[in-house]
Amino acid sequence: MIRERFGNGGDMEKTLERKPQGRKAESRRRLLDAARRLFVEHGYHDTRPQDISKEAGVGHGTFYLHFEDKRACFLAFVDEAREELNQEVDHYVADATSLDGFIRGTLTAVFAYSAKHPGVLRAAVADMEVIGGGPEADLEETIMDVWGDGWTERIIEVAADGLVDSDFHMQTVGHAIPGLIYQAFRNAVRRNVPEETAIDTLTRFIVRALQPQRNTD
Amino acid sequence: MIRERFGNGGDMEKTLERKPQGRKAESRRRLLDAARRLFVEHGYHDTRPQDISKEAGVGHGTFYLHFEDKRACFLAFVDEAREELNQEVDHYVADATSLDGFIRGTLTAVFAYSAKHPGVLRAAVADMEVIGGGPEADLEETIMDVWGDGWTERIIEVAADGLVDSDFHMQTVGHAIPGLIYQAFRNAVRRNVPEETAIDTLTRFIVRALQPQRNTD
Amino acid sequence: MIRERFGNGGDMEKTLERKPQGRKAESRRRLLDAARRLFVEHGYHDTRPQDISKEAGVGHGTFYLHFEDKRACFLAFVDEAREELNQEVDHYVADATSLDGFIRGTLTAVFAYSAKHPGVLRAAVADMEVIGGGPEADLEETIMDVWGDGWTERIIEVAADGLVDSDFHMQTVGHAIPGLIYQAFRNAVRRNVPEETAIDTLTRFIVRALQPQRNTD
Amino acid sequence: MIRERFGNGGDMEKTLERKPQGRKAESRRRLLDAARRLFVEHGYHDTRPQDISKEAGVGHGTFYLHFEDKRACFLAFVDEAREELNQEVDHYVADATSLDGFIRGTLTAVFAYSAKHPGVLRAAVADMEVIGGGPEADLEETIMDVWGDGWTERIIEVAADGLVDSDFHMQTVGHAIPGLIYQAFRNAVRRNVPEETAIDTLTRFIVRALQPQRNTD
DNA sequence: AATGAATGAGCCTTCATTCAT
DNA sequence: TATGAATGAAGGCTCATTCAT
Repeated sequence: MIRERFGNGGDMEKTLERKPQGRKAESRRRLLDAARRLFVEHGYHDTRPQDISKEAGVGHGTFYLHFEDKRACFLAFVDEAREELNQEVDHYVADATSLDGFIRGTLTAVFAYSAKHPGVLRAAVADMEVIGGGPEADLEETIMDVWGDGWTERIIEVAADGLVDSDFHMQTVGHAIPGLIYQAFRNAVRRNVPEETAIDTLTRFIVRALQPQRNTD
Repeated sequence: MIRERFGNGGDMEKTLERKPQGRKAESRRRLLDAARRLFVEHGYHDTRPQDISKEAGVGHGTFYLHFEDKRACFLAFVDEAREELNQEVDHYVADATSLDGFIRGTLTAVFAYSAKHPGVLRAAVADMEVIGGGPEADLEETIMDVWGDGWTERIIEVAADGLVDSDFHMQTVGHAIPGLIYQAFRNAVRRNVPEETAIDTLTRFIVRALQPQRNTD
Repeated sequence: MIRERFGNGGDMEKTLERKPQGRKAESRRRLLDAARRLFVEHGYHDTRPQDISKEAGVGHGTFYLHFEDKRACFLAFVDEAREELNQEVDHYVADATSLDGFIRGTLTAVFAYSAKHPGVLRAAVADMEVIGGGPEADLEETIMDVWGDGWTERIIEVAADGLVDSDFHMQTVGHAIPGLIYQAFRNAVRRNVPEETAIDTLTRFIVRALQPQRNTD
Repeated sequence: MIRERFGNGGDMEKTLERKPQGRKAESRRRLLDAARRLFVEHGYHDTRPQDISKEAGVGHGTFYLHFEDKRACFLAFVDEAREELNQEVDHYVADATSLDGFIRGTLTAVFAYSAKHPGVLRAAVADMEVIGGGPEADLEETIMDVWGDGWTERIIEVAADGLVDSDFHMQTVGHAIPGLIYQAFRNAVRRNVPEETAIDTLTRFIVRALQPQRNTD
């Protein structure tokens, strides 16, 4: 029953509209990979389309054949990272049967993803805040916002089964959880906290926080 | 016993070196106020020293009389915001006598500060991640990191009194808490969650998460 | 006797080298038509070969199968327009038997052509001045220059018959006339001057200007 | 009575809003002079702001301190040229007492101006047609249009005195005249027609064209 | 201390043209 | 013959910083 993804949200259509193949698709892949490397290493503002093209081994102009502008390229990078992480979470949470299992699975997924793609999460979250909104500025939700909404849904479902204290304002809790995960996780990476230690502590922290009080409170 | 500040940070010296007065101090004040307004409204990268000077009503060149560069100005803004928030927290936490009271006080302070200075926290946290590190890049800790360390100390103190589950990896918990506060708070502001609702939920959430398990677990 | 074309000039050979037919000719036609539409609507500098190809419904590369470069395409457009206008003039002037009739016919032709192909004349004349000359820059005469030379010849012929004041410097008059026609015509189009009004006034204006003075002068 | 300027029209205010002096004014002058040289020599599209700055002996950025963009700089060049020519015409027409004198004066002024500033008129007229209209595109009248309107006013005044055939559509005539002057003048410059010859012919041409028919026609 | 004109490296983007398929 | 992905020189413009006054 509890086997939904960590965050996400229906933006997939945009990314996957069509998966072209052949030479053009190849170029796009190289650009996107290069973009990821550079956005992660230098951040949005210190990465030029020119650098991405060079790193991708294509001409400067090719960049604009695949992305309307730098911003669109970054957004594509973010979408892709989000989708990958969603898959990771889906995988690790697949056979979770308890709240505890679900949370532990999610945390494990975040760590696993981050081990495979170091820095990607941070780059996506941090720069998203800062790529000066285009025309449709307000429409754009941060990754953290999307995750927050995802967790809110999950929490509400689980609360219906009596596994979460029903006195909570669910939306607040739903957004608090990705916040705590992200920040604790960032610290763990920076300070080399062993993965298991962090996951154990956080799982217990969240589970206890959510559990309905057993006795009078 | 529990009455320390939320976050802190020893950077005050830089800002407060001496509090000069007179014309020079006046100019600096105006610049700093203007900088705050603009950094909050447009973000670091979309605010030019020229804009700040103009908004402050001083000549373009005056900016560099008071700040070594744009980065230094932003850092001064962040330091000031942090210090103000610390004072707010100190104030609201002054007569807390319980863990619950301390947490509630902290949360109340964050909301109160944010009501007085809308957007300041977000600007300080978000852009801090993104102002391409100077030579000493790594030395610079994010506000969130500073707060995380502050909470870690606090948690450890409190744990010594038996109020916090001693099985936790304290540093992880210490960093998780500002993360959850920040994110839940951002959501509350964006979605107009009533302050009291958010504070209540978060206080209970955190308190329960920290409490040592009473029975066997 | 007076039934020569308005302007013209021997560039036709280039355009009409051979009139190939079949697939290749078809592509060229579509490109030329598209080019005309776009040059007229957006001007030379704001029309890209890519736009022309797209509008023509052929591949980007096909453009260079038919034109050496963008400049050559524009020149082909201009040649074609000139030739069309020449035909129009020939038609309207065919049975003119007097100076008055010839002038009136020419003016009628210009208006008729412009009604059929709005903006074409303007685009051809205006941009011609501005398509940065290739190697043979100076050799290229503006449409206006060609017309001026054409009129000069005509005027000289007519003067031989005593219909034009022989004291004029014919070349000056020959170039003045297309200048006045073009400009008055542009105004008529922009300000919706009725065709007949404009033609009447201009015919009288030119005829009187040319007529030898009857009395002592 | 007939001593008005050739073309013109009230745009002066924009140009002359304030005549600042000092270093800034000096820079603007140098830029404007350089711009004129380059626009005349290479045309609008083949002149880069960078080139203008270099020719003016100032930094690249200085250009944008004085002109919003390249287009604005060109417009300033055009305004200035127009104003200069107006003054030239005013000067040469100052003591004209007849229609003949007025026309001759105007023509002399155009030749004199062009001798002093070769190519300026052509650059201003030709490129004006081609600097892809900004937002207010349609509002912008070509120099030729402005002159045409000026002549129209003049012609109407003179017609009131019975010096011009009242059957003409004055606006058409008003626009025809600058057209004929410009084109004949261009030819004269290109083909080295002696100034006096051209002026004589054109004066007679225009005067006769305008004169009311004395006898039945 | 204050000013604001000046600077120029650097940024994002375009587009005429080429070339492998 | 036709295609359209690829190219990279070049363009217009910005902006953090300096410096003469």
